[in-house]
Amino acid sequence: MPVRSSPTSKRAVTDKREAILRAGIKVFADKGYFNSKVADIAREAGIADGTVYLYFKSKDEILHSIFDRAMEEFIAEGRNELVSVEGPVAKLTRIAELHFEKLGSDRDMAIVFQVELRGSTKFMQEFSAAGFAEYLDVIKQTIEEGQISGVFRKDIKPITAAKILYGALDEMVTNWVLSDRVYPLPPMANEVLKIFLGGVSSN
Amino acid sequence: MPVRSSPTSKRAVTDKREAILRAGIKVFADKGYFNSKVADIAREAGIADGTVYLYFKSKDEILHSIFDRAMEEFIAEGRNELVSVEGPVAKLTRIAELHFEKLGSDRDMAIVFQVELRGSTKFMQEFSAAGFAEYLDVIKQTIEEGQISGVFRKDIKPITAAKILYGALDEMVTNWVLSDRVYPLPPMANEVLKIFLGGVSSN
Amino acid sequence: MPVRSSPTSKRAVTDKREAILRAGIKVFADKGYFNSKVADIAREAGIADGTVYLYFKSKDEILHSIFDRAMEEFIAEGRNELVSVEGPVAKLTRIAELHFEKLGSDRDMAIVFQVELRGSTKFMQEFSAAGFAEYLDVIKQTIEEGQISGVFRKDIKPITAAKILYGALDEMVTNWVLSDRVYPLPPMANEVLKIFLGGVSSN
Amino acid sequence: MPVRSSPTSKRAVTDKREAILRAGIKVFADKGYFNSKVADIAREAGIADGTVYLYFKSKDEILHSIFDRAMEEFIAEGRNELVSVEGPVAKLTRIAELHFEKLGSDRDMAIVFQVELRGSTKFMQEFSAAGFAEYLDVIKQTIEEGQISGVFRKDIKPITAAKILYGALDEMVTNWVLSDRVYPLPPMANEVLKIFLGGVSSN
DNA sequence: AATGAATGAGCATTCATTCAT
DNA sequence: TATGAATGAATGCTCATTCAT
Repeated sequence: MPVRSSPTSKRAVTDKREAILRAGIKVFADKGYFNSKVADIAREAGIADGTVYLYFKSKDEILHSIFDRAMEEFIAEGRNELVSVEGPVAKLTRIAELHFEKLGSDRDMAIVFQVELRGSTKFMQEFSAAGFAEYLDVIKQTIEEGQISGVFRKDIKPITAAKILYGALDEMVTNWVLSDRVYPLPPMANEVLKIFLGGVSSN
Repeated sequence: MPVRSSPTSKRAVTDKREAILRAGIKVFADKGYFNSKVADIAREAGIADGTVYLYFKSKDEILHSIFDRAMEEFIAEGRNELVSVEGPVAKLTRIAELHFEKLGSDRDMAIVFQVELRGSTKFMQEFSAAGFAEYLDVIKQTIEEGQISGVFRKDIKPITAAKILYGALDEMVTNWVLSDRVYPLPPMANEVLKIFLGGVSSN
Repeated sequence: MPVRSSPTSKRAVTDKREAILRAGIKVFADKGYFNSKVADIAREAGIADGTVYLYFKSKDEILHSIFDRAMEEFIAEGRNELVSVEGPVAKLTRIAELHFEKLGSDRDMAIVFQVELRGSTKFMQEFSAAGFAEYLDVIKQTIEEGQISGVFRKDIKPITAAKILYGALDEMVTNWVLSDRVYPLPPMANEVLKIFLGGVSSN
Repeated sequence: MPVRSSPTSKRAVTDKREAILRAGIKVFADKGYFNSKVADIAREAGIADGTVYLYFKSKDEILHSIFDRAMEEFIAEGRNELVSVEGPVAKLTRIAELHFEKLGSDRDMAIVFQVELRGSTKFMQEFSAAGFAEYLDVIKQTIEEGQISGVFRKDIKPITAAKILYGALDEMVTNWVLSDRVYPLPPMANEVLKIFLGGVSSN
């Protein structure tokens, strides 16, 4: 009997869950949530239909899990990166870069985020209430920090500015996702910031 | 039976089509496209299920028509308004105001635009290719106009700036739609422009 | 426009409901409730699968309706017959005859009653609480009537005697249903009563 | 590993089979055969799902085994008891008592017998052909014995009388099973026999 | 044009059974 | 023997669409 847990147990479970989530991202990206059949996801993951239900309670839960896992990871990574960045301008720059790097490196995931997650008011409201609000808050706080230190104008509402920046980033990703042309997303960070920072900076 | 088509006929056709579209907007806004039944729309429009198919080929076509009609109307109205507006700053201001006035005055329509129309990559690509591109183009041209006249910085790409403005406007509407709070949307135009214009203006 | 309601409306609805119920009786009798597919019933009724759901909310409701309709009809018919019968002995005789005539004239229905309706404790409890209790009560009252008039022994509990008679009748039907031999059921009434009446009569 | 099969092996096999049968009785009684999952039975028996199939070929076989074992045991016990009972009246009395004692002492088993075993014509026919016929035969022979010895009327068919007695006993059990009230079943034996014997006795 | 009853393809989910370990 | 993860066939029900009236 091996000292460490049997190779099939914990790891295998994680692997299969992972495979289903990856398959879900691909299939949802290809055909949209409502047009995707659970059987499609199972086939893509290389497992039987029923096996999906050993790891997820429903098709809906797969979509939620994709979002939850990605958002959690993204925010954790973001916070981690930002602690070593000094100053609000540099911070916003890093946020924009991370936003584009993350979504730009996984087109299917980006499609799910930009397109599928918007397909239901209900989902967006939950989304809005949870991870998204947290993300917006990080931006807002950075802007407040800049206003306090005097780098940013004080006559703008931080939450509005945060939404504007987020909206700009989001729009660039959506365009990239829907575009037929293939181009790298990260370089767009500078373009966006050039304008946004011009708009929020003092003088 | 009258020899020539009754004078009301044309009008009646338009009325019923209109009723179905209004019903579609309401139902799609309430429950989402995929969760809406054609029967729901028919009931809301006060007609029989089968009658829907005398005016639209499919459920999908209803969604498309909602978008097409609104976009067409919006762009026409916008172009019309803009001819009497002088200068790129005033024009962008008017565009932002119109964007918010239009969507802010019909919450159901706004929900369909901000949420339902995003629910399918396919739809968004068609959308992207059609009316949306035209809208973005109006903004882009106004920015170019500003660059030529020297009001706007020349070191930014007009299409990028256009996307940023559109993204910002779009995000404000999405937030408004998903928010529990009830607040007027049009006043947000100033907030957005304060920052955007600050960002694009020459020094 | 015809004076009387259009031929398709009320009558057609009744006809199709009826066809589904008849088909349900046949299919349930053949294969058992749980082994019967809704598609089987639809095919037997000569309609499309989905049509079943225009008349019944679920497969379960078909079984309930079969029972409810038959029981209602049987009890009404029984009460009606019994008013013109004088004396408890004649009444019990008529009850036994009716029991056998009714079930003996529709083997499929008898199978559903004797076999399928017993297949779930839940169903039997509802059954027990509703029509069945009423049936048992008619027997019980007749026995009480006999005790009062002195024809029946007073040292037996009417409800027990009622259950015994019902049990005997029921068992004869179950045997008939399960038997490979084909024999008429009604003549058994005399056999049962000979013994039962011998047992309950005041010597 | 011992050379000869371990002394516990045979016993262990019996124990686990036994555990599965007990679990089956409980689960089938609770939820009905078709609503019971093999996994439910396994959990109740404290074993893994797959282990069930080391002892039974299918879910169906569990139900059959429950019946076979109980019936076999009941008939053996009954025959054994009856040899020491003198006279047809005493014998029928003992049969009724045993019937009620046996089922009255194990409500779950009684539910399975009274309700679940009736849920399929197929099962009942097999049932009918096997142990049940034997049971009925014991009653029938006792009645014939009584007719020969002159205690019972000769103008009744023994098989009919046997069915009537069985039906009466069965109905009392079914009522007891479905009743909300809790009362002892064995005392009902006297009630039933008072009437039945009255009905079949000479004079 | 209008109706709404009828259609039947489509699909998420369950669960008895198998089998590699 | 025992396990329990994996399988995949099976099915009740929905709903967009059609069509006889």
